[in-house]
Amino acid sequence: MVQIPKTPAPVSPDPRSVPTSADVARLAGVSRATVSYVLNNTSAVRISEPTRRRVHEAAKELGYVPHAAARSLRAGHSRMVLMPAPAAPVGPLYAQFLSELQWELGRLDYTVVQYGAVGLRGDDAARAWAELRPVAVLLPGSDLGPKGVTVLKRSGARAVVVVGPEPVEGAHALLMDYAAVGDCAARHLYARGRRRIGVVVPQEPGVRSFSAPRLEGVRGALRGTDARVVELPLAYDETSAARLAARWRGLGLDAVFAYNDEYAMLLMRALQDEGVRIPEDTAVIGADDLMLGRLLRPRLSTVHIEVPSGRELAELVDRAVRDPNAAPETHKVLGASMVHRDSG
Amino acid sequence: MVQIPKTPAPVSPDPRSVPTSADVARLAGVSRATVSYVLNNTSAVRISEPTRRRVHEAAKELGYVPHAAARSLRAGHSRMVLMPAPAAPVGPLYAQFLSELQWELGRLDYTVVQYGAVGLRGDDAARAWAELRPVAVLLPGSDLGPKGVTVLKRSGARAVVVVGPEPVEGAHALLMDYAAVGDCAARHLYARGRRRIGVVVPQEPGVRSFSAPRLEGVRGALRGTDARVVELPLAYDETSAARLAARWRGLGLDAVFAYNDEYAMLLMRALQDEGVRIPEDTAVIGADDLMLGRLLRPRLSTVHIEVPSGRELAELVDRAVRDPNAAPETHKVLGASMVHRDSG
DNA sequence: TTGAAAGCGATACCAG
DNA sequence: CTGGTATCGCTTTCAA
Repeated sequence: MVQIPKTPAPVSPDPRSVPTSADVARLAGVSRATVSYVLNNTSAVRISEPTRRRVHEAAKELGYVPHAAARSLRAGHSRMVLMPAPAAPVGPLYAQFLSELQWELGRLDYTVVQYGAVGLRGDDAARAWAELRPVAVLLPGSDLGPKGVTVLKRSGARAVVVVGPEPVEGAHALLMDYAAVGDCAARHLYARGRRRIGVVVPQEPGVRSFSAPRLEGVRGALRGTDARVVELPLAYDETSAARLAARWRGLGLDAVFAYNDEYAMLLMRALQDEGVRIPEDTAVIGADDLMLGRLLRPRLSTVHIEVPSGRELAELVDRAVRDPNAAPETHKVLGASMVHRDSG
Repeated sequence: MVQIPKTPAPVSPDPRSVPTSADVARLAGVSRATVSYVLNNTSAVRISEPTRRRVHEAAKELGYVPHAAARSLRAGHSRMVLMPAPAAPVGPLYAQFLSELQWELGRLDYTVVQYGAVGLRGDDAARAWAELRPVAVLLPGSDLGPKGVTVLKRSGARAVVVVGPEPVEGAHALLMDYAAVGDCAARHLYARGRRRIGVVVPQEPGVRSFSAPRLEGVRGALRGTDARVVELPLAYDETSAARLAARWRGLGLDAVFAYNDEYAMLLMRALQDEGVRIPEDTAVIGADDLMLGRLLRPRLSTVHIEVPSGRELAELVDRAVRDPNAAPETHKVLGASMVHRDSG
C-alpha cells in the first residue's frame, strides 16, 4: 500500500491556519529545535547570529505566537495562579486588594487568572479549577472543603490559599476575622454608654458570609452585659431604609452598627429624614472606612479594616510554591480598629 | 540494541504524581481510549455497563481530573473567552456589568478568564493573550491597535470585541460614547441658564480615557454659545477638594460637571463647607446615577449611563464565534440621559 | 466492544 | 552549532 505523506506539502501554507513553530522552521530553513532555541534564548546552546536573524524574521513574518497549552503540557507545569472570579460585584476594598495582588504576583513572574465558573459549587468547582493545572489557587471566601483542597493538590497545585473567615484543612489561610469588626464596634458603643444596639444585616444574598460573623462579633462582645442586641435586616434601597426608619422610635435603639459605610449612609439618611438626631438619639457606626464616610454630616464613625496586603499574600504564595511540603501557614490578617468621628 | 521499556512498570504509581487517564486505564484494566469514551460520554461508541462502572470507580479512586491544556491542544480549540483584568480598581457599574457578562457567557457554555497581564501594553499584551489561544477576546477600554487585532485573529481568536470609546479596525465594537455624557450634562446646564461651567477631571491616572471624552462632550455641546468651560483637575481626596473649593469664588463658576457621582459628592461637600450654596450659587452634576447621589442633600442631579447589557455582549460574542467571517458589527450602546434632582 | 496508534505544538536530550 | 526524536496528556480514527 502506498504510503500517503503525512503533510501534503503545503508549499504556500494556508494563511488562515495558525502558524506553528514548524512553519517558522520551514520558512527559516532550519529545524524546529533551532527555532525553539532561538525564540527562548536558550543559553545552553549557541546559535549563529545569521541563523538567529532568519528565525526571528520568519517568526515575525508569520505572526508566530507560541502555544501556551502545548508549552505547559511539555513543561509539566505553569506559573498560573488561579482565582475564582467573584460571582457578585464586590466592594472597592476588595477591588483594591485584587489589583495590588495581581501586580505583586506579576512581579514574581506569576500570571493571575480569574476564572469565571458560574454555577459550580464546592467540589465540582474545585475539579473545574484543577483541570487548568494551576501552580497555585487563591480562594477568597472559601466555599471549599478539605476534599476540594485534596483534589487541587493531587492535580498539581503546589499552593492552596484560602482568604476568608475560617481555615480549611490542608490549605494555607489568611484569616479574615470579621467577628473582630463587630466586636470592635460593640465595645466602642458600649463604652460610650449605648445599651440598646441594632445591627444591620444586608438582605442581599452573597454577603451573608461577611455579615453573619460581624453580627456574632457584636453579640459576643456584649454577652453578659446589660446591653441588648437587635438584628435589623435591610436591603440596599431607599424604600427598605425608609421602612426601617419609620419604625425606628418603636424599636427604642440608641445605637446601630450598620454592616459597612454604604449601608450606614443609607440608613443614616433615612433616619435624618425621619427626624432622628445623630448621634444624640442614635449613634451610627459603619465599617470599611471609605472616603464616603468622611463626607457625611455628621462624619461617620467607622471600623477601619486592615485588609491583607497584596504583597503579603503574593509572598505567601511564592513561599508555598517553592516549598509545597511546608506546613500550611495560618495568618490572622484582619486588624479592626475604631475610627471615631462624629456619628457615634 | 535492547529496547528499554518506555514506562519502567511502576507497579504502585507514585501517589505524589498527578494521575493521568493512563493511570485510570491501568487501574480499571482497560485502554486509555475506553477511559476517554466513558468519561466523555461519547455517544458514537457503546461501552458495556460493567466497564463504565470500573472506569468511573478507578477515576474517583485516583482523584483523576482531565488536563485542560492537553485536551484543547488535541481538540485544536477551546471555549475560553479572555478579558484583560482591569489594572486599577473599577467602579460598581463595571463590576456589575462584568458579573452579568460572566453569567451570560457561562450559559452559552463559554468560560470567562480574566487575565492579569500587568506591565504589558498594546501589541505585547496582544501577544501574551494570543498565547492562550482563546476563542474570543474582550477588550474593555481597548488600548489596542489594528495590529494587535491581527495578531489575535491569526492566533485563532474567532472574535475580538472592543468595548470602549472608539472602534478598532477589524474588531467588533460596542461603542461607549462617553462624549454623549458630557454633552448631556452641558445641554442640561445651558438650558437652565448656566454659562460658566467647570468640568472636573480626575487626576488619577487610568481614568483619562474616560474623562477626556466627557470633557470633550461638554466642550462640543457649548461650542458657539456664550458659555465658558473651565477644566478642573481634582484628586480623589479631601485635601484636593478643599483646595479647589477655597478658590471657588475666584473662579466665578455657576455650574460644575463632576466626572461622576463620587467626585461630585467630594466636591459638593467641600463647596458646602466653604459656604457655597447648591444649586443657587453653583449647580453640581454627577454621572453614573449611583445610589449615593439619591442620599445627598441636595439630591444629586446626574447623568444616567446605560451600560451595555452583559447579555447583549454575550450574544454578540457567540454570533461572532459561530461566524467569524461576518463583517465586524459596531453597536452604539451608551444611552446617556439626564436625571434631574435638586443639585442643578 | 475494545485496543493500538497517530497526532495536537513545543522542548530538551543526544547525535552528528 | 544544528537536526532528529521522544515526550507531555488527551482524543479519535481505524482495526481487530
